[in-house]
Amino acid sequence: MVGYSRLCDAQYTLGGQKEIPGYAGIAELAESNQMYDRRKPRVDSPQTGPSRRPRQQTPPLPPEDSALAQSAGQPESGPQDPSEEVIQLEGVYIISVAARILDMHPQTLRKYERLGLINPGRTIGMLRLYSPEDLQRVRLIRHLVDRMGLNLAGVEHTLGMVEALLAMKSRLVASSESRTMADRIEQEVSRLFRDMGLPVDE
Amino acid sequence: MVGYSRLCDAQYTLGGQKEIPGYAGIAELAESNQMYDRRKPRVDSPQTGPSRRPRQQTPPLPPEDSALAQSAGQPESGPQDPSEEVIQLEGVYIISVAARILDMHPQTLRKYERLGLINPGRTIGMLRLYSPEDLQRVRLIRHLVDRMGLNLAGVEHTLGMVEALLAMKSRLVASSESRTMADRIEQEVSRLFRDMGLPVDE
DNA sequence: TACGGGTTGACACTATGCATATCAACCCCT
DNA sequence: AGGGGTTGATATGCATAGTGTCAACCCGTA
Repeated sequence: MVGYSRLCDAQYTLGGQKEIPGYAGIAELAESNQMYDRRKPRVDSPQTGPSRRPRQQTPPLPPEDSALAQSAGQPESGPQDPSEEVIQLEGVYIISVAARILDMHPQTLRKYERLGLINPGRTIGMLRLYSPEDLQRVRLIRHLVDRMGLNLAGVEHTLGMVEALLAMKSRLVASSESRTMADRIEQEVSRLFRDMGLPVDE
Repeated sequence: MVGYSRLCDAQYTLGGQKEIPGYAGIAELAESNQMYDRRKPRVDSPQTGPSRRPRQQTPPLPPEDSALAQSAGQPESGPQDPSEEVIQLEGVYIISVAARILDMHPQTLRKYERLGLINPGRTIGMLRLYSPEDLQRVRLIRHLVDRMGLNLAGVEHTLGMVEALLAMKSRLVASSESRTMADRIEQEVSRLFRDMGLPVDE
């Protein structure tokens, strides 16, 4: 936890990460001593004391983390990156931070990746790095799983369908003769996503 | 297996049932003494004896299944009214025959109906009657479940998506100015279905 | 009218999938 | 060197899907 922000700097620029709607900032999340409580109210297993854990659960986020969070506030973290690969990498998180932001278990994120649902970047040391787009994709997956009841195969299928639909829309718009037809196609596809309960915004 | 065909005649015309590809006719199917053997070879559970279960209660718990209960989907394949009965009702099967044709358990078909995935017709005596369209729909469901691994929520979602896509295609085709554009839309949607592994032929 | 085959709805049982929990091994920074 | 954190692998608890079984009912037939 200590020097990961710097670790990431070796490859990425941790610029200002845009506000994530519906979720508190990392600094606030750090206050929660409960690690990974899913929103879905489990049957409340009487297992209450996390004292069992040999590895004492997370010394609540050393200040380095909040430093990382503060870098979020700044629009541009700073020219501390010598090389010019200042693409648009803004806000990249390792898995523990991403899991806290998303309120999910890290193992769940790893499983999603094993199934090919997400594809986060890596540091030189092979640590996963989650971009805001990755987080948004995970939120879409969670929506499909939690609220619509799909299993992961259904999620994969639906994500593929969304992708194929967007590609189709592009082709149709490109080959439409009139402006009104292109607009109509755009709005029809948007309506389709809306009707299917897919919060796809791209 | 005795007089059901005649029973159906009271309301429907059991015309020549068209050949269902990959499946034997009813007459042949009737010879199989093994009732409902799924293709998937079960682990052959050692459960042998018919467990004596005290069956005396219908307590106040009509669970009325999960969130899947809505939209029967299909637009009422057959005209239920006995007025103009001789439409195109060719081949209507009760559940046991339909289950044998599909090589599925009758309870599975009933469950699909409870979840709103299919909507077979009924006789006057409330017996389910499966039309060829119903059977095709069940085959699509089986394809999604067995081969693509979706759960039933995913099946419902996908069927709804297919329906919405077909409706969208109709609207776009209707509002397209040129013939080439209409054809292009048609072929794009067909391609989408094909790419998604959806054997939709309508 | 009584019988018998078949359906219907409800519930129990079993296997599987998903999320989670835990572990040893490894990496990087202090 | 040590510690915090990750990685992959494995084990556990819960929900879901398919199946089996039952009593009650329907309908055609003897």
